[in-house]
Amino acid sequence: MSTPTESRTSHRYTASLAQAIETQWQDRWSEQDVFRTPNPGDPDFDESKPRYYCMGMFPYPSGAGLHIGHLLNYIPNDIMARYKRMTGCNVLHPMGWDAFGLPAEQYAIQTGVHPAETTRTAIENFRRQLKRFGLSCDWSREFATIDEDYYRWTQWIWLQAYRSWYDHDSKRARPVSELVDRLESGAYSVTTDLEIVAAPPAEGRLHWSELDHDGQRTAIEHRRLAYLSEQTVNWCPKLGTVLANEEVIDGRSERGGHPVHRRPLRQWMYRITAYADRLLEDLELIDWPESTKRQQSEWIGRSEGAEVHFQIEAPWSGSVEVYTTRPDTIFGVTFMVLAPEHPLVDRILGAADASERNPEIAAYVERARNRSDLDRRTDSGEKTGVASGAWAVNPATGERIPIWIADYVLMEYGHGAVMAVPGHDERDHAFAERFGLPIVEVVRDPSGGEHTCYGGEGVCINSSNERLSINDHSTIEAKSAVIDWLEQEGLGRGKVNFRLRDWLFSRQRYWGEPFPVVFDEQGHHYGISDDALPLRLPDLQDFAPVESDVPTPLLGKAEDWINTTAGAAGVAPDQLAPEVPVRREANTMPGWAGSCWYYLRYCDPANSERFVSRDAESYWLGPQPDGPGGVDLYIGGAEHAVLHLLYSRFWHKILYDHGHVSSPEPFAKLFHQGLLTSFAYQRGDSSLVPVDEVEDRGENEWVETATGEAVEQVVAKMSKSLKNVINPDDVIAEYGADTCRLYEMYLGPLEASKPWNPRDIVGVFRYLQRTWRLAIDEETGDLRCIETANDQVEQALHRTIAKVGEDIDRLSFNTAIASLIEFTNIATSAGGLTTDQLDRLTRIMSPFVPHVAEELWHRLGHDQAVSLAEWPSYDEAMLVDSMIELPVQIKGKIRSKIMLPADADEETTRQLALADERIAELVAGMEIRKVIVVPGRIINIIPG
RNA sequence: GGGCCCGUGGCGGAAUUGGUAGACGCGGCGGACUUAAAAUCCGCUGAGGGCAACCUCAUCUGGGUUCGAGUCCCAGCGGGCCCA
Repeated sequence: MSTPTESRTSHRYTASLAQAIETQWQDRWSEQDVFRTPNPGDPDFDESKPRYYCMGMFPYPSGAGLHIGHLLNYIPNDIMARYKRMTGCNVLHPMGWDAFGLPAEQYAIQTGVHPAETTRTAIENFRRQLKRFGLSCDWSREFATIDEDYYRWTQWIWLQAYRSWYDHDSKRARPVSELVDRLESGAYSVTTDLEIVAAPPAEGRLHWSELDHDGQRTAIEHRRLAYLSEQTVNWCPKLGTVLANEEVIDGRSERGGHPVHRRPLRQWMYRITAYADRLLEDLELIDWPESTKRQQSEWIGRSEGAEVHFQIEAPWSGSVEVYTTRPDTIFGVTFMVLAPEHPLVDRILGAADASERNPEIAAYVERARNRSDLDRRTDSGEKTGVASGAWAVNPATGERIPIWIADYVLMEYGHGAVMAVPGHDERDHAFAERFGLPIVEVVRDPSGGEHTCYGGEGVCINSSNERLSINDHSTIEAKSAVIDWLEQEGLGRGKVNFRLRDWLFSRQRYWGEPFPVVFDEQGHHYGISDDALPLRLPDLQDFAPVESDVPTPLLGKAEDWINTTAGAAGVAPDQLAPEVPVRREANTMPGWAGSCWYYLRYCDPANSERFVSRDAESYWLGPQPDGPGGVDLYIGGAEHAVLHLLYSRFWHKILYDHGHVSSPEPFAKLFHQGLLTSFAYQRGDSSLVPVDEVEDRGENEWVETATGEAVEQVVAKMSKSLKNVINPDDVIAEYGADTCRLYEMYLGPLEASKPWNPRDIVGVFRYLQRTWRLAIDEETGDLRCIETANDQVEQALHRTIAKVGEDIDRLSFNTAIASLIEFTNIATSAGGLTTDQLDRLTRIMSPFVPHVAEELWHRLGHDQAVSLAEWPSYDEAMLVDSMIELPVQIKGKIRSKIMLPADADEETTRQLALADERIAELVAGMEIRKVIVVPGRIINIIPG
């Protein structure tokens, strides 16, 4: 028994109808494999079509479930994928899960449930939530970084680097076996420091065969792309792991904010510095936001300068190397500063004839070594330091200069030593002032400004000795003159330096990829062979971190796994006899590892022979006529501007050098979506009030419920504490997924950060209701199309088709949606659409609201999915009017508007403007100096 | 401290190359329908003035370039991001 009211609205587009439509089509798409993307070689693959590979940065499934902000990443990709499919591309639009790493492990520790289990549950939940938004992903390509089939290849790629060295002459990675060949043949030699030199043996350079086994191993270690090294690391006792420099902020862990101590540790490193110049140069090849390119380029930090040798006076011997970007100021060097970790400091402290100052130096060094780099670098307070008692010689002036030890110098930069120029470097200046060291001015500000410490470019003064004078030279000239002189005298050389450091790649955690490497009793490492992969993570029941000041990897607990033999581990018998007992590496790879190459695996996710087949890789990622190749559109947050995107580029280049991938760069076009913020409320004292403790009085007035005090509405990050987190499941329950998709895209420009306003969602919901009503009779549920097309509606439709296509191409979804809304309004006022018009409208709506579009499409009588339909064309002629309205200005102010034929020439336009009644009246009696006619745009009359 | 980005109605935003500022949506006001409400539909909605046609002001502030500036340049203020 339905009431008349109910019957009138029983076929309305309501949340429950939306939900029914959505789940029905999602099931159908899934059953019919609508979005399965064939690969080259598959029977249904059409190689004549261009490719389009678009993806979002893959999610890290957390226990908290999908965040509404995640969708800002995946909906745009889905719109592009659907649009490109309809415009004739083979579209690769995959999804997967970044699932190893600290957060999952932390969560597991808190709950006591194994990370494998919590992670799988989180993935199930994320998949369910994402699918509910109707993403047109090819789910058959889904994988997680924790899958053995996947991390097998993560380990394989690591072994590629482990077995490689970087040949700076040919600027590419090569197999270590080639390096050994060159050493054995005598083309390359080894210095007494066991550094490999690309030149034959000579004085001070040994032939390979002159080295013992350990020496050979150490020399190779100095060149491997993945190598073991004693590093001062950031050890976080609380998290039970070391952290990369980037993961430490102000002496605390980025995640959790726990204290971090510095201590030396043998760690696996990635020689990313070998690729510094290529990572910098190749930024030119790719279509990325300029700000991100700049960040990467600053992170790499290329600088040109000189390496200078400073002789040390007796009783010490030898010299100290410094790197400076200002060799032109060498005459102003009045002292030297060493990092507390500098080897000379150890020599001074360890000297037999220890002076009485040693305890003071030792105390200072001890204190400084415990401060983190970042702490030391950012410290803006008073400089600390201690005189070492040793002296050096300024090679330019020949003067004795004292050597100091101070923690503002970092071992990781240059050589852990600086030539101090207090006249022209602010930190050196502050240090000299503090300790009463001499200050000499050697550069004059060309603009005549007076400075106590001038750091800019200028003209050299007080800078000459018997063999070199750079007085009156500009900074640039002086730099090269000093470098030439240093090189002639054997005192140094010009050098390009990078800020980029090698990448610390070991973690002491459980939940990561194990390193496919073992150690013999002498501590020598051996990579395991490819066919022994994957090296499975042992099933540890007790995965709580070992909280200690001594770094202890968690996998050390898995004794049975750790202790094995070379044969069982899979070390090739020609390297180590099978029965030799070995220990596995107990460290694991960091969370970044899996995300470095996942875009490659999507191309061929089930391949058990290779990480990706050559055909699939070259089709989906190979170079394109208009670009270097790589993923055609990669959308993700700007917070990954440096780390993930730099690491990924690095791995890709290693694979490229070995011929495993065909493009030099992984991501041809990158786009950062903005942050989705939310409203919060602020008291007079700037403290924030949770949303549920505020009452809305309307008229933009809000009061805090508890106190009755007025509060101000502000935009804040969504956070649990402010209770302003939006749950996607709730939005779907209230409006459906199509409305949610549409709202997120309609909010504003994709790249902008913008607030989620619950009040506004109803706008796009009403739009969908109006559009539904345009097509469907709400009483009967039948299609209600008209017989004869209205000319204005037809023209508007052509314009909308053109506009929506253009806007999608430039990722301007908010304006595309605005034009769709406009069209529905026009069509509604004009009395409706013909079936043919509705057919086209349905197609152009489908990338945004795939479920509503699919429903209408099938009601129009189509059997195939709307996403397989062709994008409608439009008639150019329909985009222009025969008559147009032009504004007429007098002295830049609009005074009238005239109607004229669109193709009117300049003279006609001018005559028509001057003939306009209002204009004629206003300019009557005036002399007209000039009339500017911009065809189709504007007319501006300038009276004399 | 340095670099970069951004400031447009009550709100989110539009204006693609220097050419009609405020598209589209929200909110608000008024009206139609209804016993009433909801829903829907129609109209108005930057500020000020005028009966009106219209006029003046207006894109953070102040200068500048230009026939013409939200858009370009300089200085300042405010917000954000990155580096230190």
